This record gives sequence, C-alpha cells and structure tokens, in this order.
Amino acid sequence: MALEHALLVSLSERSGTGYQLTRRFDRSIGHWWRASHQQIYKTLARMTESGLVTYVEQAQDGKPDKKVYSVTDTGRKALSEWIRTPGNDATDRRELAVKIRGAAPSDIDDLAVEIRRIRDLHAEREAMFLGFVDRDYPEPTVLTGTALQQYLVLRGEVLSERGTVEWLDEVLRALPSPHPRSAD
Amino acid sequence: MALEHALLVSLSERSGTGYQLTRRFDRSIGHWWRASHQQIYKTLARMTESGLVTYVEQAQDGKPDKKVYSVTDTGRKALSEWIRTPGNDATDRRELAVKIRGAAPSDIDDLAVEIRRIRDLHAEREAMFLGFVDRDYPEPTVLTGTALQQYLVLRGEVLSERGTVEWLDEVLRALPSPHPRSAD
DNA sequence: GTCTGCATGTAACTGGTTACATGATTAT
DNA sequence: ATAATCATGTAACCAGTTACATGCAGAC
Repeated sequence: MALEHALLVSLSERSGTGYQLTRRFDRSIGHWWRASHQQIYKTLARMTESGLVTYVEQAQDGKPDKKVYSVTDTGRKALSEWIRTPGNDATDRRELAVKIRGAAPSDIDDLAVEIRRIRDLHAEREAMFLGFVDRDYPEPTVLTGTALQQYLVLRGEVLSERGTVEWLDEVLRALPSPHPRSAD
Repeated sequence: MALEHALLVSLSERSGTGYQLTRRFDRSIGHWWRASHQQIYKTLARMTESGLVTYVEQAQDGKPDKKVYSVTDTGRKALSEWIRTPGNDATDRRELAVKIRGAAPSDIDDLAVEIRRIRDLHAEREAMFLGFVDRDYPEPTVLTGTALQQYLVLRGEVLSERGTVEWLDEVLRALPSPHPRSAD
C-alpha cells in the first residue's frame, strides 16, 4: 500500500488537490512511481476516512470546486512510523525510494539501518546469481540457443543486483551517519 | 498479463503440474518473476479454457491425482506472437526477460529489434535524469537534508537506467544478429 | 469549432494476495 | 508427535487499469 505513503510524502512537501498530485506523479515522482488520477482520487478518499489527510474545499469561479489536501498529524506520524519500520525482504527500490525521499531528519538513523539491510540482501543475491553463472555457464562466450538466452537473463539479474548495491552504497556514503562502523 | 506468458515459456521447456510450476517459480524463474500457487492454478484454469494449454489427468496412489499441463499449438503460436509484438513504452525488464527466455530461433530477429527499441528508451531516460541532475543539483557534494535525499533518489534512477542499457547492450552483442547496422 | 487545462468522480473488470481447507506419505 | 513434500483448490479482499461521464475557460 505504498501509494498512500508516496502521497503522504508529496503532500508533506506541499499541499495540493488530487489533480495537482496527478500532475506531480506524471512529472518528478512519476519517474519512479506512476499513478492514474482515478487511483489517486480513490486513495485520497480512503486516506481522508482513516484520518491521514484532510482537505479544505475551495469554490472557484469558472472552474469546479477543488479540494486542497494536506497531511494531518496522524498522517505525519504514520509516515514516520512506516519509514522507521523494516520492510519485507522483497522490498523493492521504488518503495525504498519513497522512504528515502520522505524521511524527516529524525527518521534518518533508522532509515540508514534499513538501507544497509536491503543493500546486504541485494549483495547476497548478486553473489548467488554469480554462483549460478559460474556453475551453469562457466564459459559464456561459447553458448548458443536456449542456454545463451537463459544465461543472458541471468546476467540481467547480476547487473540489476549490482546496480542496486552500488546505488545504496552511494546513498549510505552520502547520508549523514552518526553510526559509523567502528571496528566490526 | 505476463504470468500467462511466463507459464507458457516454462511449460514449453518442460510440461508439468501446477505444483511443479510453483516450485520452478520459487527457484530459477522466481528470481525475476514470483507467483503463488493459488495464482498459478487460477491462471492455468483460465489458460485451459482459452486453449493455450491442455492437461492429462494422472491418478497416483498415495498422492492426489495430478494434472500434467502442456502447451498446445495455439499456445505456442500465441507465445511467439506476443514475443514478436512490441510492448508499450513502459515495458519492464521482467517482461523483456520472459521474452528473451522464451524466444524460439525464428523469433530472435524480431526480438532483437524490440530489445534495441527498449534499450534506446532507457538510454533516453538516463540522459533525461542526468539532465535533471545537472540542472537541479549541479554540485551534489554540498547537498544536505531534503535536497540531498531527492538527489539520491534521482541518482538511483540514473544508475538503474544505465544498468538496464548495459544489460541490453550485452544481450544485443551476444544474440546472433543477421541485421548488423551497416552504415546508419 | 476543436483542443488543452482544470477539476471531479463512478463502474466494471483484471490481477494478485491472504487466509482457509483437505489429505496421504515420508522423514526427523 | 511434527514438519515437510506432493497435490489440489475456494473465498474474500485489495490494488490498479480502462472506460465512461461532466463541465467551464481560454488558446489556436
């Protein structure tokens, strides 16, 4: 249910209408998270009911009334709690991106721990895939047909995991870290 | 609806029961495509109705009857047609991986064209993200707080696109190509 | 007179997840 | 005893997509 969180992040940066959120998602946020206006309206309605956001209705002349949404205290608390809570092992980069983008200064420490954990999971997966390559396709240059195609898909996995690890290493290096690894 | 296609690929490599497919998805295929047994059974039922697969029921003693599924001619044709048809612009790596893994020799030429197209889309996106970095965060080392976090997410996008381009370049180099770019 | 932008939604459907259900065999 | 493996499924729910619907303002 990460769309809720992505909306909370966007609304805490700036309040806005469902329509405006749709446009934001078409632009910057939408590079890593897409959402249609129908989906956003539905989700905002649900979030209003559960108290994460509120809106002020504004009449306009010439244009339809609009509902300007903003995050409630409950919403801010829920977002912070979500960011501080470890995701499951299959947590994907989009979800982690929402957390990175939405973390308040007080969330950063917990977030760094979580990033480190996910980074290590991806490093393990990379090693596993490299092991498969070594075991099943020790000489890739001679492959043809189905075996070649299977190898190439596996290569994609290796490169994808490696890329994620590199990214998260960069993130960990850049983030202010009050928990430097001392002597472990 | 790419689970159908992933199942067709797996079943054309070897026939099997829903249970066996579930295990295959937990292992090799599951690295890039996960599916629960419930989902697989439901999908197999749907695919049987539409004629893409058939099954032979086999009684066993001590164990419940099993349905051994295999791909029909219709299924083989549908798979090949899907592989030859360009996806939409948001085609993701998992879907492309299914196509690469499932392509018969006669599909390879069309597939290479498609891979090239998707590769170029990702290269464009990489350039776009790099442009954003240049414009909005020209000096990343001095960033702190929200701006830093936004930059780091953007960096993730750059690295992800770059990784995909690298992978697809590798694929294009490795695949037998009867269409070398001559002088364009 | 047509298209784009602003602004809201409903309805039907598809795909996927979670929880529940059954039942024998084999290994610890 | 207990858990894992083989083997099948249903039911309820949630998230997301596609299609449909309305209506004014301003630009071309």
